[in-house]
Amino acid sequence: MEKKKVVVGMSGGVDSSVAAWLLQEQGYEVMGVTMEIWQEEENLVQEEDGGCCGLSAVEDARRVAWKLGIPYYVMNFRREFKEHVMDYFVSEYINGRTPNPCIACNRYVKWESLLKRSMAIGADYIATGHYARVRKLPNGRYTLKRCAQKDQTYALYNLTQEQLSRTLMPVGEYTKDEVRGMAEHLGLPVANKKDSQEICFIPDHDYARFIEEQSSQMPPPGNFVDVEGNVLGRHKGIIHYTIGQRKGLNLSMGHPIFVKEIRPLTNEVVIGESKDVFTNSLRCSNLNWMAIDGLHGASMEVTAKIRYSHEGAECLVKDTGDGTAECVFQKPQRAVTPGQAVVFYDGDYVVGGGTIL
RNA sequence: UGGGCUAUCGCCAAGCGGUAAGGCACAGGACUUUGACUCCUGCAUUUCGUUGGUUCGAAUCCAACUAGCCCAG
Repeated sequence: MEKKKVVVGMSGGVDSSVAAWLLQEQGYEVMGVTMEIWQEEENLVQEEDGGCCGLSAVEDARRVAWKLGIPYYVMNFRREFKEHVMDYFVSEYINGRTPNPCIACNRYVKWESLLKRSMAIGADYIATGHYARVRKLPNGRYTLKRCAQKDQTYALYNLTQEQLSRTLMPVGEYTKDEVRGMAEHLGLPVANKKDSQEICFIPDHDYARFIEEQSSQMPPPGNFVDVEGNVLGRHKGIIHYTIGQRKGLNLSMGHPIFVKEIRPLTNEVVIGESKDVFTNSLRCSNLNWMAIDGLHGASMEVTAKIRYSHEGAECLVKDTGDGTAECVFQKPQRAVTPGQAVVFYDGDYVVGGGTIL
């Protein structure tokens, strides 16, 4: 029987490098691919700690591929990345929401685009170094199973059934320590690379400046107002703020204050105290279902995560019938933020998720 | 321009003769494949509106000046 072919998206990091090796061990015919997504050609030299999408990606990935003896290619996904990640990122901020670029990148670039091109060159699957486990349930649907540590299912909730059916995530079966250990044991040159973090296409972390460079129409400065509507001061423009934010407000009220709400229509940023930032329900749209094919008018008890690092909270998801869903939490949650994703879990399995309205 | 009160870090504010608390803000770091949150560290050593004086020693007492506020006008 012929070997199944798999394209591994190699970022040059530890996880995807070990993923490639694991697949090799499991008997797949492995090809390594690094996606060029945002780097400027002329800057494509090197930069330490560039992370999952950093500039040192190609060099490191190529070395690992050489070490493993697998074919290696670089594919250009700049256009797709600009359209689905960077432009989306900018547009969301300008509209007063807080996007999660990693989720968009996963769905549209790492999966949609990479999968299509991988199929075109004869691959059966694509694989990555994410900490998540693909599972096929008795009902025939594919879903993701959480990992005990460094779980990354939140950022992957938006993958389609088609994408999942052709996805392998071998490192999800191991812990980060085990993976790093394997990398060291194999002598992979990237065994000690730092984990990636922060927005890959904004290495200096100044995302506000990035948005200003990308867009011609910036939301202008406006008023900070309190819950009663009293003006507390001037803000620098709504792109500079997100729900729950404390730092950078430059308002001294004598006690900590936080952004409670952003009002794009009136260009106001509402300020409240810590307690004002908690809410017990949310609505979400753009739903993507995994373990089930939809709520069909019903509701379901789930654990929901409202941000990547959220521990998860018990809630009831209700189908509102108009393509959106409502989530009612047992306990109020801090800083529910429009634009962020809410991901539903049933135990360790991803049920689905959506974008917070 | 009569009487009273107050002037301490960007904001608020302790201090009441013995050699400048704290909170907020801010900066840096940690955490983090998003934004945040959180945590850690730093942040008025010729300085307490100015100028003199009393004292071994004053931000703390006294005087004048300056500024702001309040009450009479």
